[in-house]
Amino acid sequence: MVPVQVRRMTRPTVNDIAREAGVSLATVDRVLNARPGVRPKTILAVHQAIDRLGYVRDLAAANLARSRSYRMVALLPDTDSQFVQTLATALTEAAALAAASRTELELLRYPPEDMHILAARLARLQPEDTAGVALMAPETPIVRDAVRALRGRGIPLVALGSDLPNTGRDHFVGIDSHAAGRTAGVLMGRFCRGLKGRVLLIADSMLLRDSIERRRGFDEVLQADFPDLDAMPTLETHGAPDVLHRIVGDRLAATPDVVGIYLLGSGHRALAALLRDRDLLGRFVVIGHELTPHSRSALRSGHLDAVIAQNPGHLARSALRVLRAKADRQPIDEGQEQLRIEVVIRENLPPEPADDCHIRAA
Amino acid sequence: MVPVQVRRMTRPTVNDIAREAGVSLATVDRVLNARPGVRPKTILAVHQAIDRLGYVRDLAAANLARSRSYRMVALLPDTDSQFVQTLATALTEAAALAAASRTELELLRYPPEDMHILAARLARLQPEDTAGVALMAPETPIVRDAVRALRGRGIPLVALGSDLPNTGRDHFVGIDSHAAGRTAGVLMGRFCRGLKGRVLLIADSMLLRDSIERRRGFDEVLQADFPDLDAMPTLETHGAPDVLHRIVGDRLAATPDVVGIYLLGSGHRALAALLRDRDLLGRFVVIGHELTPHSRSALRSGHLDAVIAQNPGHLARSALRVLRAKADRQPIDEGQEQLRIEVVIRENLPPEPADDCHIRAA
DNA sequence: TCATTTTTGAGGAACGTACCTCATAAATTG
DNA sequence: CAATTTATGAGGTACGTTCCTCAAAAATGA
Repeated sequence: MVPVQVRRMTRPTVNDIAREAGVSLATVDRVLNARPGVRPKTILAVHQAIDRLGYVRDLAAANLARSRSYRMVALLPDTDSQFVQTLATALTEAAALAAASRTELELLRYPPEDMHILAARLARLQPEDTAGVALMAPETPIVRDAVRALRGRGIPLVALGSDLPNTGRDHFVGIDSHAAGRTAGVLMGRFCRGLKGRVLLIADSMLLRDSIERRRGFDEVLQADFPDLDAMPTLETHGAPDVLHRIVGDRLAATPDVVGIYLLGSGHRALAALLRDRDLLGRFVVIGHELTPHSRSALRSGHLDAVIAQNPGHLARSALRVLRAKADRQPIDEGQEQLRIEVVIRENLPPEPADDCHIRAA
Repeated sequence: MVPVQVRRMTRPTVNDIAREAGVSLATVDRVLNARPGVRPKTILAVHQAIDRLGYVRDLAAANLARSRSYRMVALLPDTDSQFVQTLATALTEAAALAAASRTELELLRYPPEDMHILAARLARLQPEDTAGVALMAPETPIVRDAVRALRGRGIPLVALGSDLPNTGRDHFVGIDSHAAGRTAGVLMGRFCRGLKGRVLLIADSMLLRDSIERRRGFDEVLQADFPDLDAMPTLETHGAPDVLHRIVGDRLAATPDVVGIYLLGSGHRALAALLRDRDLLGRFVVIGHELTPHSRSALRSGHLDAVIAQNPGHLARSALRVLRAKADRQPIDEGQEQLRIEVVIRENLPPEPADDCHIRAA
């Protein structure tokens, strides 16, 4: 029986540091909170005492004393995409839990058709009343400028779900689209083992960075490892179920040798409806993105073979944690914030999140 | 622009509840902490005030006032299994983070060959100095009794990685082995599309519940959906690389129609070595469990096709969170504690965790 | 050396909750 | 109705930190 880690009876406090370093409590405080007016020599002495004692600041007490309440803002597009809806729910749930640690979240939706409205909303946010912003938006020039201005004002911002690499955002909470596309490519290739034919790709819009990167990753893998499969040009549905039904239906009718379908964006329900109408269920290997009620039911019934997903609960919690850390100017735990590219098939489908999750003061 | 959630200027405190309910602070305190000596009628009035104000107890302040420090104990088998090592590291890292919120972890290893030593260690733990226990152990009668006694003393216990369903453990932190086995089965079946032959199964020991359940799930799927594949009897290696090398080597030599290998437990390195020695790399579909340095490198080099994994970081953090919640008698967030059955292929292999993760007082 | 600036010390109030004591008010019992 | 039990109130201290003020000491410049 090997004790790997031993325990101190009582944790050292700021007073212990003061005594150990031979300085006053006030000086320790100045050092701990990086306040000015301390000689480098003294700073060093305090840090050495901290190291010697193994002091860890009690965050609970610190935040209590600060009596700081963190008001975060989340901005999501106001689309009826199931994924965005799920994410909104996850954010609300994460916020309910974070409420116990003085973190509040205002969840806002912006009309996706006009980025000026989003930009105007971002422009109104001030550091005094906003501790951080989580934003899900495509990286248009207008958005880019608005985000840059926001960060110029000192407000931390994390990109949610879709990255904004050229805005100087503090962090990206989400998965690498290119790797996600590669993953989809490998699954498509392997599930189609022994088959030869074409693969249909369906996206909302090929103007979205995510779709472009997924497609690129998918193509790379197919070309390199699965020469029997041929990826067709992407069909764009613009989020409209009827458009999907029509153009994908036409394409399927015109292309007899389709063996697989890769749904890059939303449209699980419309695709399932189309395949059902044409009596084509189970004829293709179908791979899609994101776990939603529709993709879940398609997985369960076997009409969808795999889903590449990011966990909305993790997204939401990670976004809040990162914003909180940024607000506290604390380092973030990279390992914990690393979102996984989840591969979901029928057999590892996580149980439907229960809605009867009541959280109240004990 | 729709504000989905609005914000109160200042959060209500216990004093606000007292005023709102028309009682004293002392009474509110009695109700909040379930102390005796309050009439049901008064309790109700306080609860109504709480609901009306939307009060959420400030956990930071509460724990500070309690000046409670949570001493958790984690018990892992002292094997040189890579997964256990990774988990130990993850636990230590999670503990470093949790230290900021008054949670300490003592990580102990017990000799896996004699459960009596583990049982004796558990018997020594007292509620006064132990806020909770995370235990990774097979469910033998000795362990079962020791865990029951521990819980009888009022110490919360979570099963880590491998469940202890008949001990009354408070929670299981890990993935469903049966579903994991089914997932492996589906991947094996689909990756072997068009092939006909036998699948070799390798386990450490078929006395371990996890291996039994994985095998059962795997068999179910193969029988139901992939009749061309035939799962052979499990080979047991007892964790010894040389045993694996010998018996798997013999079996492969004696069985020409093997198309797939399912590694139920540890042994990634030994299997890779064997296949390399016999020049058999890439000849079979190989599926295994857990992400370790060896399985990572096998995935990268293409000798391993997929890994079914549970995230050790999540395991560790979840265990600490659950124990903390149990110690506080707080409800746990099922959604957050739901471990995913991860499917890892080369393309969605998460980046190697960096070792230079320094956490210190800011 | 003296004047000036910089650095340090001592002390206290506050954050929101827990938990203690003692006194008093209210309800219950005989 | 008095005697007793039970419920409630008032007030305090403590937790570990932040952040403030004011005074004193030390270092720096001329």
